[in-house]
Amino acid sequence: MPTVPKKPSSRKRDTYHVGNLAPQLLDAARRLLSEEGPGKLSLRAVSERVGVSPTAAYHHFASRGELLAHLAAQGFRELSQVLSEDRIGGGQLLQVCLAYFRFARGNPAIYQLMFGAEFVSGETLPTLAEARDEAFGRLERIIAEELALPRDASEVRAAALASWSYIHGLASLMIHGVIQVPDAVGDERLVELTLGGLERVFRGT
Amino acid sequence: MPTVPKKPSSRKRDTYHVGNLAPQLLDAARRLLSEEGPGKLSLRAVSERVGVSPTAAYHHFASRGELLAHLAAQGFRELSQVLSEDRIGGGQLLQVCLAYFRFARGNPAIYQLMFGAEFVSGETLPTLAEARDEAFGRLERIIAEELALPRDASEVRAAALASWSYIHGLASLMIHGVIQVPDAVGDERLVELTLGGLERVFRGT
DNA sequence: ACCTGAACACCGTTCAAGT
DNA sequence: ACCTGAACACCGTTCAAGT
Repeated sequence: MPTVPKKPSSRKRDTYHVGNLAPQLLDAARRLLSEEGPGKLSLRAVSERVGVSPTAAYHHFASRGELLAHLAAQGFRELSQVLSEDRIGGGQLLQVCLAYFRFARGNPAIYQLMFGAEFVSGETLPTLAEARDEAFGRLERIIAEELALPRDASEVRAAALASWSYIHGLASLMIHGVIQVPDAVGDERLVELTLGGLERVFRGT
Repeated sequence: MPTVPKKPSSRKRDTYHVGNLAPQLLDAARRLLSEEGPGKLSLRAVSERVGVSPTAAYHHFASRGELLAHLAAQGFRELSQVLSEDRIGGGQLLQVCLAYFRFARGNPAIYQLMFGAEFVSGETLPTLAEARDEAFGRLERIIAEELALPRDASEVRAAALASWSYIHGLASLMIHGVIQVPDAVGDERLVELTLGGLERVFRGT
């Protein structure tokens, strides 16, 4: 009898998928990202997880990069939330840096995506740029309060950019394993230590 | 007459390659990296550039990742040099930050590789860890002088880590296109502005 | 010892075809 | 309008075979 060629991979698709695909793809991608980390985040893997053909995504996103950009935008929106909730208690800068740092360490995979090399080439998706600017805006607002200056002062922008650089740098160095800090130190202590270090450098000059 | 199957791709290899392959691969990879950026840096592309089979590299490197790690180590060695040459003139911190920043902006592709997600999983190649520590050591030495403290003081380590975070963060945000600064501003002015911003934040508290 | 070629299991993306 | 399947041009990596 004639041999039926074996299905080459994955189990069969028993239904023709209907509607609502875009959010399902984003959800699956998000889960895949936190479970397996970036690098495993292929369009094909995401599609398989949803139970849809490898090419279905192209009816909702222009490319893999665009799907990833939407995911990154989602990340920036979450970061914005974190940066507004945590504006309680004295020592604003320490509090906001700590909240930022905890978000990054708690969501390393999406944080890498948000600030990674994925979108360096080509123009940025508007929704991503928007979410990004919103998050940076929160930081600026807090810095403006701290300095008791209007939010559009150039000193505020410079100080916010510098603060962002510091806390992003710290998060990035940790996430990428460039620096290693004993577990015993803890997030709060690390942020305190490094902020203290910066202060000392500037007092010394 | 029987049709000879066309060579599927690339021009033929007319010679059997002899010796000295490892450094040639690293050189080709380095050039490919600065010309095309990371992402185009495949083992196959590197091999083709050298004129060798796609699998030849495996006799010299355990994997693509290991070749990349050697490249990153090379980057850290160059960074170390930059950080020692430029220890002239007053205002040490500004000078060293500027030198660092210029290296990053001048070599964005290799900088991304050095601090990117490529080596997050698995253990780090010893030669890479070494080169990395050497570069951080230079920074620590300069900070120690600045603070007039012994190099192994915990305050020095904290301050060096914080400074590194700041300048790496700034470079990273720029290279990845997260922030945009008008060309007119220039590297020196940007570093001055942000350092000034940090100083103001700490004076205010 | 060092390099090649075929093969495997993956990718992103296109395009004509099915529902 | 939305989804599928086959196909194309890529990947990293293995392994037996050639020099």
